[in-house]
Amino acid sequence: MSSDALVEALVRSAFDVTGVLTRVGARHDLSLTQVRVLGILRDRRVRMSDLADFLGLDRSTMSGLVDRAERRGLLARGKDPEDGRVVDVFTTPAGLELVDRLQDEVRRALAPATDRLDPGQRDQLGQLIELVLASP
Amino acid sequence: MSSDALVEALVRSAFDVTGVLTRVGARHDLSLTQVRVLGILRDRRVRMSDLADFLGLDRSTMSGLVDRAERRGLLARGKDPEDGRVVDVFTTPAGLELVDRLQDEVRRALAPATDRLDPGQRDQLGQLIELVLASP
DNA sequence: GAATAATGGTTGGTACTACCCACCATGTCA
DNA sequence: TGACATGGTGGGTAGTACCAACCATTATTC
Repeated sequence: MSSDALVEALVRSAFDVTGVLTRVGARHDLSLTQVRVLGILRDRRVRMSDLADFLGLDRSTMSGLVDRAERRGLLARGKDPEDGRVVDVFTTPAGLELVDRLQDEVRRALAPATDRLDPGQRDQLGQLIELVLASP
Repeated sequence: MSSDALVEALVRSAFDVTGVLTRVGARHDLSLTQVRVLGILRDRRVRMSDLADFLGLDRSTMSGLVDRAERRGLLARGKDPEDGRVVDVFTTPAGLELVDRLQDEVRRALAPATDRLDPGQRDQLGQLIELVLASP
């Protein structure tokens, strides 16, 4: 397999997976980015700017995203007692419940794909992806 | 590897790859969707509605996307002689040149990742992804 | 063969995404 | 203390994407 063919496969699978996430999100009136935000905040409390950096978004974009999610009761803002400038964000119970449902729906939507592999192949694929994603 | 862990790996790699595509596109003032449109039209001439269906977008969204790309001289619209209602879209020479450059930049941007695998692993990964993507 | 329906695409209106710039509050350092 | 840096927000703009309404063309149906 040429490096080119691998890149193409990665790109196609990225669009495939993104499509699933977009559709699942849309079912709950969430954009892809909002799905991602909820996923990140699932078990974390994160400051606005870290969230923006992680997502590669402008801080002002984060403000808007969090605003809308907060208005819907999915997220909340809190103050950092250490540093008065910092605002951190976390999921409300309702948000957490939604994340769980989203995760379930994504798993279900991808099952037809992942089920095409036997357990050994799933293992292999997961490990190869981990290897490729290694940050440095 | 549980199905859950595989799904998570797929999602993370999707965001990773999407991030690369977004950054490369942004460098040329292209949104992710526009990059995708150009990629699809690389070697094809496609009718508007097929393009919309394939991308999972509304036809009116396609109109706008093609409008802007056409205004920039990257795409052009043509009429189908068989059916007067149909409009099909194709890349101009300038558009084709840009697609080639984009592809090159994407390959380059992903090289640090793909180079972490030896040829045999690349082969395996590519084949496993193909297997997972199999349409039915 | 004319009336009706279906298909393909565009336009207008709205909400959201995302950027940049300017700004305010708070913290840091000279 | 004063200058500077950092964290977040708000305004302005372009683009994305939806829906509903519409026009033109093609297919059906009677």
